[in-house]
Amino acid sequence: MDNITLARLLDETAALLEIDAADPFRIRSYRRAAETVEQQTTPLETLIGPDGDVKQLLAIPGIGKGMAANIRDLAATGTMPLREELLTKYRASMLELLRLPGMGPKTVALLYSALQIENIDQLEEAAKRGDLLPLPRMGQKFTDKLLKGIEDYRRNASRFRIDDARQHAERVSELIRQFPGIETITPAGSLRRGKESVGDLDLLVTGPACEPDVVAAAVEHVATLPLIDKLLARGQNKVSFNLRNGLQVDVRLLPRASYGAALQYFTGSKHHNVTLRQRAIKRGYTLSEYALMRLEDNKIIAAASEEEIYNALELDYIAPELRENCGEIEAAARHELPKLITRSDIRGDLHMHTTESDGSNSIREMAEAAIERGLEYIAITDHSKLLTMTGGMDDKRAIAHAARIRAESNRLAEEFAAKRGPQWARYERRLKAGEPNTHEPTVPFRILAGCECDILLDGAMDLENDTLAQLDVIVASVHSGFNQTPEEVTERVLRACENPFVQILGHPTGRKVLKREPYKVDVPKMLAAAAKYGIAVEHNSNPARSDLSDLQLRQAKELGCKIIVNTDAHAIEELDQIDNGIVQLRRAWLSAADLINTQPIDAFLAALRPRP
DNA sequence: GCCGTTTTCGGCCCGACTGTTTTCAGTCG
Repeated sequence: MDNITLARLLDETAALLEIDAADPFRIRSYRRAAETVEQQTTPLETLIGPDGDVKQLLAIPGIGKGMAANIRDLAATGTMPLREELLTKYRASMLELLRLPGMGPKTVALLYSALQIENIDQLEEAAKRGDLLPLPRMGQKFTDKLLKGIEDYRRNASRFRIDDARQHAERVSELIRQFPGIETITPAGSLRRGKESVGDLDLLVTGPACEPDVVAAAVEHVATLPLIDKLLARGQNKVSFNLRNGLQVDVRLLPRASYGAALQYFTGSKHHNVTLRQRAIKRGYTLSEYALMRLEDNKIIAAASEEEIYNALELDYIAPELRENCGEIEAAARHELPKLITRSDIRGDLHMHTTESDGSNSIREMAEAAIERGLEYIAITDHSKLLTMTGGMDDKRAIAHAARIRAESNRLAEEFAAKRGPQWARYERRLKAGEPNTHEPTVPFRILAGCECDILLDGAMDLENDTLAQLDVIVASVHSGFNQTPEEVTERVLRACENPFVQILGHPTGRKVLKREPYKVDVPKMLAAAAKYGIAVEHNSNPARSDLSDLQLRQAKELGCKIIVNTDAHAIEELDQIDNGIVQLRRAWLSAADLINTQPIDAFLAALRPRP
């Protein structure tokens, strides 16, 4: 049983305990265990087998003797005594009821005991008949809201991709900012933490118009924004609404003095905050969205900035991407947080397309755009012939294209030597603008001649080895079209790793972030093979295509993989998507040293798998 | 059920909003 399934069963048990009105702290321990189990990079079932190391299991925070026994039972039998016991009292289908808005464990339990409601269909019927009305706190308004919630749930239990959510956040922010006296609008929540999908949008707004005595007017402005589809709630300083696409937006208007506390609070994650507040209490403080206060006299210790709050709790500042209660608080206390990777650490992008296949720009345009963004080298990797719909190259074209790429690279080198061309132009522009950290360029920009080759059924590439030998860098990718099962795709990639020309494994997961059922290729197996053969693994920054999750990135690092972050850009502006990729790398606690395209080109080329 | 440089027992996070209420329980983030 894999960790994800283990975590799901523990979490379900927690939900059943909630419906059963069990000890809330016992429930919390099941929830906590579920979360930590999900975050583990090694399969826990290997720790409990005959030659497993139970000590390692008990070393995981939140897992004690009882939980270890539960995990052992789950792995061995697929269930555990407590879960079975609860399932004789309640139905598994009731867990789905908890996902409806406004439905919590108490309500689910009440509906079951009063009306024997076990699932969403029965709930809908009962609500339509008006059976809910006699129950406490369930009037017409509650019933209407519930029916709407059921409808929404059936339509799409929707989450939004981070790049889409960011765009919506900007649109809404622009309109809010039109109100005079609003200075700062920051997206908080999972968007700020960089999760690859977000359920709703949290916008924190501050400025003179948000001070308590005048905030009502600004709230009115927000509550009447033209893009609101449905107003959900409206409080003294909070407005919630839906956009037409179903995305829920929560806007909070906050006084400047407590903005840091609010930002900290609403960025979450929930579990990070819980642990942080426990730490506050141990030190005689209490932490809320308004301030860190001393308990004995309510004196405000810190409130205006997040840094103050973390420092007052004797912690280094914790980047939002790390705030998942996965050991970051302990690491911050020991001053052992990693120096996370930033965009300026990236020196090369080894996966992009031009008009030669399905890209929109020329070799020169891609190179100039990369130079503009501070890169030192790129690889042009157009598609090979298997992907006919992209205009993929056959052997002859691939070789001719490589010659053009090298010619362009040489031209840039000549321009560089003559102190003209895009590298010097950028330098002079930055110098003139007084940009900090502006240095004279020292090495000519390099364009490597590459190809994004397809892996055939037998693991060979769809171009001849003679052709591959004439290119600088080979990205090997699996594209669909063979109608294979995930297991077969995994096998195909493993065979491809044995091909000595393969240097970079392109978008290895085939995963689409919002697909409900993840594509079940065996990623750890692929990563292990890549590590064994010295093949670099690409983290693809384009969230619309596929990439490695933060958990898989941690696995890649632990397995000793060479990791590369690429954009897979099909147009110059897509080079900026590197930011999406970097956020996931940061969430995986990776530093510049964990990647190879953070190195200067010579070191990078030396780190690639040697050519036969 | 977990956890411990104050503890192996007694703790375990905070506040706002909603609906149906005359003081609050439940849900949510």
